Amino acid sequence: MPSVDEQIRALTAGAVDVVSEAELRKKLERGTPLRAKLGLDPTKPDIHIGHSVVLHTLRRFQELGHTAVLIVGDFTAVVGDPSDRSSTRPALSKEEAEANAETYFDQAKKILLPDNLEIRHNSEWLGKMDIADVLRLTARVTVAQMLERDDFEKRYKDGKPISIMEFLYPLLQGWDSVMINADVELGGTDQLFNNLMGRTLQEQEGQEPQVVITVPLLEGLDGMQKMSKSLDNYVAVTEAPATQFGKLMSVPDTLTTRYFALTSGASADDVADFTMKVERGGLSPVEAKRAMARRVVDAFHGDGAGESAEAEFDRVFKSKETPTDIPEHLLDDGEAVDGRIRLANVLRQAGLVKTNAEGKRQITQGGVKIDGQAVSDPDATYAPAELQGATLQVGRRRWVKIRVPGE
RNA sequence: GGGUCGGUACCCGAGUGGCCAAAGGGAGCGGCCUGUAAAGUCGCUGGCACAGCCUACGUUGGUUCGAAUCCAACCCGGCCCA
Repeated sequence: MPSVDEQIRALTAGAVDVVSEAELRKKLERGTPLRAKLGLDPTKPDIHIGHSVVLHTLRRFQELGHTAVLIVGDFTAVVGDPSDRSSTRPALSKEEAEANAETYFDQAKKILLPDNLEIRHNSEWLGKMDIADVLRLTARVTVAQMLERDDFEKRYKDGKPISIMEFLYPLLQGWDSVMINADVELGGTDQLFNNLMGRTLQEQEGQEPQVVITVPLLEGLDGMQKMSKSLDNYVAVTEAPATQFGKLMSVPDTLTTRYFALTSGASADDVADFTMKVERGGLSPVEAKRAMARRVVDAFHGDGAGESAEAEFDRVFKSKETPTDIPEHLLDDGEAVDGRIRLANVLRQAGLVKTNAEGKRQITQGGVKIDGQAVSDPDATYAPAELQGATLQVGRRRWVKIRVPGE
């Protein structure tokens, strides 16, 4: 096992907060494997490269012989989260939460090692608590303490609702730490407050408090808001290399080094080296971004994947050729009238646009091409046979190849 | 429990009886430009069997020729008082 200093360097690389390094050192000096906790929310099954930031850190723990403990928040997911009250979506069923957690693991394993991995569900202990247990927990923290959390404070000031249940979440998360005896808890910077709560509770339970390490939240493709599925500004870890490459190239220049540092899994030295090259002008902004994109794609699809993705990217966007792998759509000619079907309807059934009206809009605005030829008539109709094998394109990056039944 | 203000499209927010599928901004989408960057610029943004029709301004019911707008009850939220 590497020296304590080396371990600390590896484990805290890229971290925003470490509470505290001295405690981490003490724990490491004992020489026994640490238990590093990461909570995950099974309400959304997709992992994007923003999550990979924390997963890479967790992997470093594993590589050093420590144990990664993934906590599935199945109990809390099933109960539901009132902060999301606008959506009438009911709380997940136990089965849904479990299914989501499964796909989550499959994706997380692209980054994590299969060994030194422990998976726990918090329903295991939270499901057994009775009201008295919960009340005892709530007595330990004051409202003023809760309002220290940034988003609570802000919502309170803004006159926005905060449910009591939301006050309970940090407590329950902290209780998870007690139950699994966490030595370290990882999370994004938005989890700092919750994770610190674990320390408080552990101390009260006579445990040594966990070290809290937070990592930066990755900005999404828009460069402004954090990467998230609901904002549709993410790169999923399971996406095709070419798709990932393209999305990565659309990131604002200012984020190139940040993406490199946070999502490629590169070592601290590599990051420093890359950053220096970019800042000294040794790499042009485009070249830097290409290098970053190759590296990130490699991280998720294996060495070499980045290069072929780049080649495909150049073919499609420099040479304006059609991508090699485009989805097929089997035309449903049931919508045809008098043997002709409207292009807008075809776009909709192929999933290129959400509604027929949007399809028409796209056509009007010159965003729709058939085999590279722009269509201008929003009411254009085609006989199904004419579309056999045709490549439909909407905007710059959506394609579909049409197959006609019986052709 | 009482008082008071409020609930409008993805978000913020204007609109207080017809000219409202509903200003403006944000966000998103498309065209041009370009490096699928930024900046810029032009346009679009409820749906459909599309000169028409349907659905939508918290919910339900009412007044009216006509309601996002008026009335009633209910649901939800903020603030103040208890």
